[in-house]
Amino acid sequence: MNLNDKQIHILSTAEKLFACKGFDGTSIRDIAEAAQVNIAMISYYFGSKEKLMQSLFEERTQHMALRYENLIQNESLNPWDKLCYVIDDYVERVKEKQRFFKIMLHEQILEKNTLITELLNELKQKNLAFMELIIKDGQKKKLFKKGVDIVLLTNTLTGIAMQALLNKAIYKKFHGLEALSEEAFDKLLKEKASNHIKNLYKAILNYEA
Amino acid sequence: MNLNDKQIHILSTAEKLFACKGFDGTSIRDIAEAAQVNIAMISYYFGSKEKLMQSLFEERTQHMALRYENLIQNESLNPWDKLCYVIDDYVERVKEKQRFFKIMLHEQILEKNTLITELLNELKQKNLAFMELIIKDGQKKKLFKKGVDIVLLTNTLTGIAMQALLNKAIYKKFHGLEALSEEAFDKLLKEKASNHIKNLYKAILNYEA
DNA sequence: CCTACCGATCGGTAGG
DNA sequence: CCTACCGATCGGTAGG
Repeated sequence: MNLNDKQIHILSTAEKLFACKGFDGTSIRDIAEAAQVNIAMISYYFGSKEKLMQSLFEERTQHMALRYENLIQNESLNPWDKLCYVIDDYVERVKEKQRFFKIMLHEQILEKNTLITELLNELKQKNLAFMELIIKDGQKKKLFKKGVDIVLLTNTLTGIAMQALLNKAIYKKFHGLEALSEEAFDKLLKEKASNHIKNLYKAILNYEA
Repeated sequence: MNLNDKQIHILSTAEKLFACKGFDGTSIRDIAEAAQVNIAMISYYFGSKEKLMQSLFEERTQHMALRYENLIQNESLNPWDKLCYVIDDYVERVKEKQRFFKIMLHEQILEKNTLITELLNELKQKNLAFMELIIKDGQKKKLFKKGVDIVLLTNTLTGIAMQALLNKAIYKKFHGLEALSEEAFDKLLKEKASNHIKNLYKAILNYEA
């Protein structure tokens, strides 16, 4: 995946449109117009609309699996510190890549594109295996209690982050935060969500700080 | 909303298609063919494809807000029992209406249909207000600790239920449950998710059973 | 990299 | 409730 500037530009334009109109609700003409390129360039650069979407997924997910390699081998952090890092990192990523996370969610619901579904499943498996490593290490070191459902634990992180993203307007209204700028609010919500999830993890793992 | 048998039939056929192909990915011809009715009947009975979707939402959500009225006034249940009821009920509803919950999620992401978005926001507000009532009652009775973020607490329930729904295949594989029938698996997952969420609520509210 | 076009399908309905 | 059709738009590309 070596993309030139124009391809990168088209991808990020398409990302915006897919996030707010959906894949089927976005035409290649919409993308071409918004990106200020000729319609034929979509096929020229990516092959088809479907392959453009696949390119977007490959581009946006390529760094995801690898970023935890270093963490796992870091001996100076205990399992709980590692969990906190993962939680902060995930919530931060959702906040920074809101558009792409919406598209991912969309693809998870429909499962229409086999290649993307497989890519997402692989990612999930890797994340689960990674989570399991940390938890088991913590259990061996008597920091965490046994008998924890790794999948539900992971769903707790991803589910709350996702709902926080989808219910931003509700959160803002409920807590009277309409005056905040978008960035300030996003930062606040990120902190709140991160802390909430850490508290839940602490409880479910019987971890005592 | 008085629907005749044919309209009910068309709605449930459309629900299936919308859930697995999305709104924009489903044509009125797809619906007409699957429901074995003439294409013109979509406009005839519902006005348009968009209004058909709105009818689906009205039909499927009309009982949602009202079902908690009785619960709130039930004096024989303490706040914790009421929370457990809400958790069980929500998870059960996600399990029973998997298709519609996918469509709801879809609409929450795109927010294209203003009427549906407003309907969903109203529902969310009501559910939040309801949750707040129970929590505050529990706090007054010294059963729950203070300083709980109601929105994040609610996101915890809806987020985990949603992720459990979207990651069924992952859960099945991770725990080696491929041999189970779909119904048996759904039931198991429902129990597991419900218990998991209750444990989290117990911890976050400092509730001692 | 663009023009000019393809066949297919879309949501919807006039008229009966 | 159905037939037969509308104009618009879709994804995609031949040919230059």
